[in-house]
Amino acid sequence: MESALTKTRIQLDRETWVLGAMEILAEEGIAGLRVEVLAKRLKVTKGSFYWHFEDRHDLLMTVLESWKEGRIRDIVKQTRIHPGREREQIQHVIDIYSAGRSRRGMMIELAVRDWARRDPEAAAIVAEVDDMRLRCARELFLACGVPLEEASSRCMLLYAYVFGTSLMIHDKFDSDVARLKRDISNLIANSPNMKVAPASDPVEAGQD
Amino acid sequence: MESALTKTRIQLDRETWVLGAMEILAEEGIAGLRVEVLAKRLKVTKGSFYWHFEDRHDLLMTVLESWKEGRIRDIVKQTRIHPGREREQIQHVIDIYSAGRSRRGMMIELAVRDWARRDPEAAAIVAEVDDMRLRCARELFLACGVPLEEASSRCMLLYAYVFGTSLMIHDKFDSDVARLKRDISNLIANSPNMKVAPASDPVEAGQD
DNA sequence: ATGGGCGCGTACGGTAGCGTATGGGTCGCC
DNA sequence: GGCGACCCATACGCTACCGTACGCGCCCAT
Repeated sequence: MESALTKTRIQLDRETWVLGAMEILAEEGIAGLRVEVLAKRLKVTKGSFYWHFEDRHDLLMTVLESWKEGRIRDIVKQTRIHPGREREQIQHVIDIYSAGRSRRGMMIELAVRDWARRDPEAAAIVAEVDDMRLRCARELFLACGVPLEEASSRCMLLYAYVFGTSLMIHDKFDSDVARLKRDISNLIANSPNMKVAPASDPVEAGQD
Repeated sequence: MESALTKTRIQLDRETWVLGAMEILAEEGIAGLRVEVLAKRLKVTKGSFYWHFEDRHDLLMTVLESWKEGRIRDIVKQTRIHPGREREQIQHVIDIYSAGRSRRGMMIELAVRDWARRDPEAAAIVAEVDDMRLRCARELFLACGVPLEEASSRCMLLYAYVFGTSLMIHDKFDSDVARLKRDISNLIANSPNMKVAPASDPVEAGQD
């Protein structure tokens, strides 16, 4: 048990702190991300925190970097061109968040964007992520035969929609949420210029 | 000068406090809305605050109600049907926020929605406002001859877009922002089912 | 075994903010 | 001119949080 791999690792490292910070960020937002609160959640005192981090700002920057890398890793994976399945991939990008799965991911997303509205450093990270996502998504549209400018417009609309819809509370508005999401998805992704078949066959699989 | 109307009114009333609170809400978000900070901005001490309000929660609820009333007043004004100009009105609703004017209004909007993500009372207000807006906007689409379900989908997309686009940072992505906004606006509002002419004639007036 | 570094606990000073208590000043009104 | 009602200032206790100082146990290497 002297192996570094198997030894009971009560010790915390930076990554553990960052993961805990992400949790709090999702639940309480950036304003609720306090070092003493985080320490309590990890069952230690802040004495530990200030060994691993310079100060709170150090943690926040690390969280930002970690978030950026995760988002970029995800988007390049999701948008790596699979010939003939581009339309389906666009659909997938829309569904990821707007379908309500990965609620936690969207909570972090919104928390970071709220953070970025007042913090230039967070804003810079969000700008990077946005740019990356938009360019990757545009490639998918382009691969479907959509002209450049239309592709730009549609993927911009795509991301604005997924973030915006997470901000709204529309329980009472419509009964058939599934149809609504499907319609909107089509408005965003179905271009008359597309040279490939629309995703998810006529009848659609529609479970959940 | 003994008239209650003309006397130099150094005295603050609830409304003044609420207006100041809105300012801070726009700039700092709900977490930055602190009574001592607000008092300092109004050049008084919190002794005054606690005369006009029970506590901080009292202020917050008043702010919420005030915001709700303002939003509802705006939306009914903007969507009161003007026969033959419905398409133009839809365009106006899109432009109001997404065009960048009323930046302050959008900052408050986003602050309230972030607030609503963790506060059920704020969420209830947002739900009311969303429902009102969606129904009013849908009436415009219906008046254009768009079928009910499509109208629902399009106005949902409309609002999700205007809020979502305010969360994004896409300076680097496209050069021609004007075209982008126009294209997206068309994707949202231009239905093949419309029985009226598209808004803003071919060339478009475009003076923000 | 022992000295030293790693990882954490404890304790402290300082600031910001909430809500309360209480006093004081300025009107209107009789 | 005196009396309330109104409006605000001051002062206080309390909590939460930041960052620092310092001490202590544990493990590893010599």
